[in-house]
Amino acid sequence: MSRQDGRLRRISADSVDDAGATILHVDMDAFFASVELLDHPELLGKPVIVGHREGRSVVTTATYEARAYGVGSAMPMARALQLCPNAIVLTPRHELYRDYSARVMAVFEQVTPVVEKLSIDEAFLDVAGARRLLGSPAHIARMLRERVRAETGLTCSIGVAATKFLAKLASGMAKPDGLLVIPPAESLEFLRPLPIRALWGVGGKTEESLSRLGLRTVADIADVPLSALRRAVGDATAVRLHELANGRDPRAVETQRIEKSVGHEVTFHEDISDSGRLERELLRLASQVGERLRRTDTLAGSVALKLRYSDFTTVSRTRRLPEPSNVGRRIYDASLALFRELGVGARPVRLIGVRAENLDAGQLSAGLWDPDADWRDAETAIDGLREKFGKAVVTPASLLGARPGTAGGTRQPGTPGS
DNA sequence: TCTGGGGTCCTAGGACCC
DNA sequence: TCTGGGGTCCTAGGACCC
Repeated sequence: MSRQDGRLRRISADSVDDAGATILHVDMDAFFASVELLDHPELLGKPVIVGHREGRSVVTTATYEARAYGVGSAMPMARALQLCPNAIVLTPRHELYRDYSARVMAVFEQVTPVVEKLSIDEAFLDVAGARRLLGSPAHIARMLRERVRAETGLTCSIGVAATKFLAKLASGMAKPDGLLVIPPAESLEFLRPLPIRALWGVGGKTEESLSRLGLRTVADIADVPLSALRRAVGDATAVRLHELANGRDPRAVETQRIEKSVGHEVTFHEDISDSGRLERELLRLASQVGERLRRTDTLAGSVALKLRYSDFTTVSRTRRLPEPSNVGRRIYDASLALFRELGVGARPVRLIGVRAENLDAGQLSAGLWDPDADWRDAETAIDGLREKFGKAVVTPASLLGARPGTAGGTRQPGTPGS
């Protein structure tokens, strides 16, 4: 294994036998915070936290200077500010991060078409086919890090290994601004001493159940009989953990993944008991979900409602739609029915969310595109405004003017769609 | 220190059918 | 009559990841 990072650039990864280690995992360093620093160079070297200062927020990203105080992702902001009172808190600008993400991903695409975007700030690359043209995986990784830096000003860490899991592990250990190659022959030697928490899919709960069995390291998992593991964590997880612990991970780098659900949720600053207020929120969320479905030309087969009460207990209810839809109004109707059936009453609600599930190829691809869909969502939005400001004030005409032209349209504005 | 918002995957239990 | 067993589908809840 060899580590190379910004401060130790003379250490070369070339001496390492990386043949067969064709999977790269690239992870941007403190991504949101680093993007913000490009825009705020005066804050370089200071503890910066990205997140909302007020309300019930958590830390989205923290610079390494802030992490030195113990601040970490997903930590409640109040706690973070207690640990690091001098931290500079910046409000997230997701659009900006998406722009940078696209630029980074474009750099990856220059190297190989086999790119799997895992999230806004990380991706897997399979460089097996790029070796002849571009050199060894370690060489490609070094080049990638330089290109990302040159084209965006951002640093990233890269893990190079024979499997996805090992590559991801390696990038994590290389952080920040580093490169770590795990030669295939050394995979097990690398893996076995690690704590079980390093295994993909082992979080706090699973760690606890496994440690009750006396299992602490990856080697323990690798060597325990599968049946014992099954009893502790269930069938699927047991098999997966056992495989990973033995260095086996046959998953290929997938260039296209299909979305399975689309949703939006909000946590209120204070718990809400007023069901009218909650229903308006539902309307807003359902409209957003519909909009996103239409943008990707996708239909929802069912709708899920999620509520979190003040005591943090969470309930969800799902309903199949009479027919697949991407119309906010239909999603709203379904989620509202679920909401009313739950009979929330006066129980204070902390979070409400709507999710579209059982997604299917949309109307455009099926040749059944409905030009009225966007119009119906304008109506949905108007309903929301009317509830807020009163019927008299908000009319379709006052907001939209004439109805958008659809050939031979017969419906009057304000009349629900078919 | 009271705990975000975007997702994915798995499991248990009930309904239903043969 | 007092009770099987397997398969499949659906739903709710929870663990996990970034």
